[in-house]
This record gives sequence, C-alpha cells and structure tokens, in this order.
Amino acid sequence: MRQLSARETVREILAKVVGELAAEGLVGVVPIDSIAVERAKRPEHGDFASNVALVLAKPAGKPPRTVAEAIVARLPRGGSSPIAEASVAGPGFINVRLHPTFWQGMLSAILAAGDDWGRSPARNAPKILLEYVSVNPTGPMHFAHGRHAAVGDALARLLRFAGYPVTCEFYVNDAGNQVQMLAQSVWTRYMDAARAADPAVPAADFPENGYKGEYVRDFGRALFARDGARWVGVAPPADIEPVRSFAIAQALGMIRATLERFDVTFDLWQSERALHEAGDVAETLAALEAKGYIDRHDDAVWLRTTALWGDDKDRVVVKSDGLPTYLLADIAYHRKKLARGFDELCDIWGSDHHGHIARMQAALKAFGEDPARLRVILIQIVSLLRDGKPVAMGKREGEFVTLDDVVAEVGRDATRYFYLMRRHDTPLEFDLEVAKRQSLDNPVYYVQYGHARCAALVRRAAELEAPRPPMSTELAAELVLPEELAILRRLADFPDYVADAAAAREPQRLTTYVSELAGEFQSYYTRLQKVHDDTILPQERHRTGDWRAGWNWHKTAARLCWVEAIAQVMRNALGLLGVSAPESMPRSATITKEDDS
RNA sequence: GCGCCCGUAGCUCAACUGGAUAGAGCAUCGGCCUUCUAAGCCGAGGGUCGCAGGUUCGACUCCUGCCGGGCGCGCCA
Repeated sequence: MRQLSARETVREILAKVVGELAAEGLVGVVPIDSIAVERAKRPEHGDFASNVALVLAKPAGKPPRTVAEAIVARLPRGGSSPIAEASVAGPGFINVRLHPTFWQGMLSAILAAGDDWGRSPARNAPKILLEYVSVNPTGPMHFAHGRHAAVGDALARLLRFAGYPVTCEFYVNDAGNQVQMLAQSVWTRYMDAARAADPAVPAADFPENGYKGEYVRDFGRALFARDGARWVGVAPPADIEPVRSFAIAQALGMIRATLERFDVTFDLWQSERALHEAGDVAETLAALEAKGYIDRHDDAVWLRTTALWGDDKDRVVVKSDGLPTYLLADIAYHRKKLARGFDELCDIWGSDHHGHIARMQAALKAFGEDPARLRVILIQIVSLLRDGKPVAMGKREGEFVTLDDVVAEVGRDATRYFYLMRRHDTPLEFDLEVAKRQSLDNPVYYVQYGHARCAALVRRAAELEAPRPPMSTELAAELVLPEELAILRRLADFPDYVADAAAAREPQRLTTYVSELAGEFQSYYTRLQKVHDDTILPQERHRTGDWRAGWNWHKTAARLCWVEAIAQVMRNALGLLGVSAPESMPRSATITKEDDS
C-alpha cells in the first residue's frame, strides 16, 4: 500500500472531520480536492495550514473562525493520530503541527522506497503525447534548442515518475521549403567537391538564402565521396531525390547524435513526408471539407479558423501551387495522435510560435475535440552570456553557437541544470563562465557538492567501521535537532513537489527544490559544529583512549540513515532533471587558499 | 493597429494557481577555520510587487484601463 505524503495525510483527516460536520448540516459538502492544505510558511504556524474554514464559512453563513473552531475541536489528537497540535489563527486558518514521531517515521518510508521515493503509482492518469524539439533537419541544433530538449526530457521523466503514461515524439519537418533549400545548398557544395576533383565540372551557383554553414560543405563532400560524379549536371538539383534524402539523413544524424550526447531520447521520430505519402494529409483535408470548414478562393484552399476558434484570419491549407501548407500537415499529425488514443497532446514550442496555437486548437475543434486537449508549453528565448556579457555570434553567415558547443564547454550536467533553472515562460540568461565554474556560486556545482558530501560521510563511516543497525523507530527518535526535523519534513514533502510540478507541467520546480535542500543541508553541516558543537562522525580529536566505547554510535547511525535519505532524495530529484549525482567532486587545482598577506 | 507573454531588492529570479510579516541566489558590507570537504557557514543593508482603479473577509496573484519590454499577425516552417 502506498505511503501517503504528510500533506495528503492531513488532507484526509480534515476531509473526514468536514464530512462529519457536513453530515450534521453544520457546513456544506466539499470535495476533498478543494481542501487546500499548504506547508506553513513560518515554523511557528506549525507544519501545515488549511483555509478550508474560510472556504466553508460563506455558504454556511457562519463566521470563518467559528467554522475553524468547530473543525479544530474535532481533530483527533494523541493516540495514533499524527496531529500533535491544531489551532485557529488569523481570519480562520487552521494550523496543524504533526508529532515528531510522524516525521521520524517518514525516514523509514523514504529509505524503503529508495529510488521510488516520490513516485506516484500507475493510476487513471491521462495518456500524454509529448512532442518537443522537432527542429528542422537542416543543420546542427542551436544552443537555444537545448532548452527545449532539457525541458521536454525532464518533463517526460517527471510525468512518468508522477504516474502519467507518456510517449515522446520528434516531428521531422522533412517535407517543406527548408529541406528543399538544404538539398539545393548541399548539391552546390557537392558540385564544388566534384570540381575540385575534376576541373571540367561546371560551377554551380549557391542559392540565395541557402544554408551557408561549414557542415553543408561536409555534406557535399560526403555525397561526392559516396556517389562520385553521379549527380553532376543533373538539374534541377532539388528534384534529385537521392540528394535530398542524403542531406536530410546527414542533418538528422547530427541532431540525433547531439540529443544522444545530451541523454535525450524519443519513442518515435515522425516524418512529415511519411504523413503525406501515407495519405494522412489528404485524408485530413477531406475530413475538414466534409465538416464544412473549408473555403476555396483566390486559387487556394482555406481553413475557416476565424469561425472555429477566434483566429483573426482564415488560414491557407493548400497553396495556389497545389502544395499543402505546413499547417495542414501539422493538423494531420495532431489528428493522428488523437486517433492513436492520447488524451493530451503536449507540444513544446518556441514562444515565437504562439500564434500557431489558436490555429491548431481551431483544427481540433473542427474535429469535435476539446481544444484544451492541446497543451502548448512556450519556451522563452535563451541569451548566452560570458561573464555577464552577451556572446558574440553570427559574425560570419551560417555560424552560430550549437548545443554541442555549449555541452562541450560546460558539460552536460551544468547545461541541463541551467536550462531548467527558470520557468519556461521566462527568458533565460545562460552564463557560460558561471556554468563551468567549479565553485559553490555555480548552482549545479553546489547541489552536486551537497550530494557528494553526503556520500563522503557514508564512506567515511564505513572506514571508521561505524555500526549500522537497520532503521527503526528507536533509531529515528535520535533525530531531534530542529534542523534535522526540518530537513526530514522537506524530504517527506518530495512526493508532493513531484505531484505538483507534474500537474503544472513545470519540471524546473525540482531545481528549486533540490537547491533548497542542498542549501539546508550545507547549513546544517556547518551549524552542527559551530552552534551545536557536535559532529556526525568522531573526529581525530575524539579518538583518544577508549573512544569507541564512549562515542554515541546510536545517534551516529541515525544520522547516517538520515544523510543517506537526503542523498537518496537528491538523486531522485536530479535524476528527473537528467543531471548526475556524483559520489565525489574532483578537487579543482585552480582553487587555492588566499594567504593572509 | 490587433493578439499572446512579461514588468517583484543594484542584478538574475522564485513551487503550494486568492491567504498570515513578499522569499532566494549573485553582488556589497561585517563575522566564523589546530577543517566529519572553509570547495563551507552565519549576519546586515537593500522593496510604494510598473502605475491607477475595481472585485472581497483578504490581491504580487483575479478584472478593467494606462505605461514599459519581448514575440506574433506569410499562399514560410
């Protein structure tokens, strides 16, 4: 049976009492989900606060404090109840403090759950199709795409952990003008390579707005190396299917390799061309037409998005040249996703695509679906900085900072963590110098250091042959310092954070959580010595005479279990972010102690 | 012009979607090492939550209007 989180435990008790009062007609009936239970912001308010009395007061026609007092009077205390104290405060808040033994008991639950602490069991959650990155297969991934990859992958991990079935897809835009342009660009570079081998080969004009990056030359050379002069002089180049497929395969290969290095994987790479070839696009157009949402004028075919979903103008779905637009293919793709049985289509787009949302939702509405089934997460821009100053780029055309560049410079962990530090709708400042710094003012380093410190304590304990009795109630009762109980509460709250972050589709909340946890632990670590004049393990100065007999190993064992639980929760949180939790931190040679002079 | 997003400490920002005295980090200043990793910690200063109304027991949060910033408004994707 699943261990309820502390918050859910309180919520259930409150719901039971409210139910009793409702049965007696003193208050109205409310669903359990509408009872807000929050962690108290101030320790003197206890552990949790609920506004349930404020919510119930108005319909009941009673003063909030009266309702609150009625509830508090019935809250069970003592015996097996986890509630130690309950009181009414302010306008009618109910403050609840749980008994220390309840929190101490959570330690066993955390250690027993291990990697699964925070996981929600499989349940009747909506099936989600998460589509993200979906960058055009025309070149390497730009550093800003890294934010999409990091957010999407962390969201997928988070949702799965929280019990949602998730499928991740990358939509390959291999059917439009962009890949046509890439094919043309690659072909001219191929001609250059052919001419280098045989001066008789004519020069080919590089297309206006072609892709100018160095990688296009690589592709051209690679094509010549594979096929020789086979495509020389064949015109028009973009219609040579083997050239186009080669160019796309090369570009997609680069993207896949980058994502693999970034530890991001997809369940399916959906080709746009395949949708056309399978007839899904044509079928979608026919379906829209059958529903009466299609107009034909000015030689083009239009979708009546204004009538469907308040768009400001109707949109073209088939151009006057007879080719379908990107919009139509995307509608076909989303229609297919729904047909495959997904409840929610979650797309991650750049915020510059927000205008597209209304059109896609209009399309969903055309098929009689609730437009809310499409949930779009808009990612704001990333500014790359170095020591606080913008990184210069675009000096030469076709040159830009790639995701690979960033990962190569600052590492995968720092890259992912930095991309996940801000809400997705906030622009992100990514300072390369801060990210790669091996010091504690680098947030990711600070957090990883916290985990390494926990691991070091456990290692050191083994070296000292500290006895490690199994976790028990008596052992947990040794954890009595306010700092220890506060951290225990935070560990116990982890499942609630996970559930809330998943419900909000906001993986970055876990970076906040884990950095606060690390800070609280570091603070404790120093305070234990400075304020409490104590250490977890015996120190050199303790080890004199018959020190083994005199040391309180019971307390040490309890604290070691607690430290292991902290490390465990850090690992779980970092794992959801796709960031590693090192056992030790490399000692940096560049950090030296200042002298006194 | 219309639409979407955003205005919170010097800077960068922040879970509990309307709750109690608005919190961090960085930066600044002042403390703490014969060290379980000082690779750390503690403390101080710093705010009319863009402005003005409204909704209500209660608003940084919701509504309206303004001001400022970003993005979008293709038969591109």
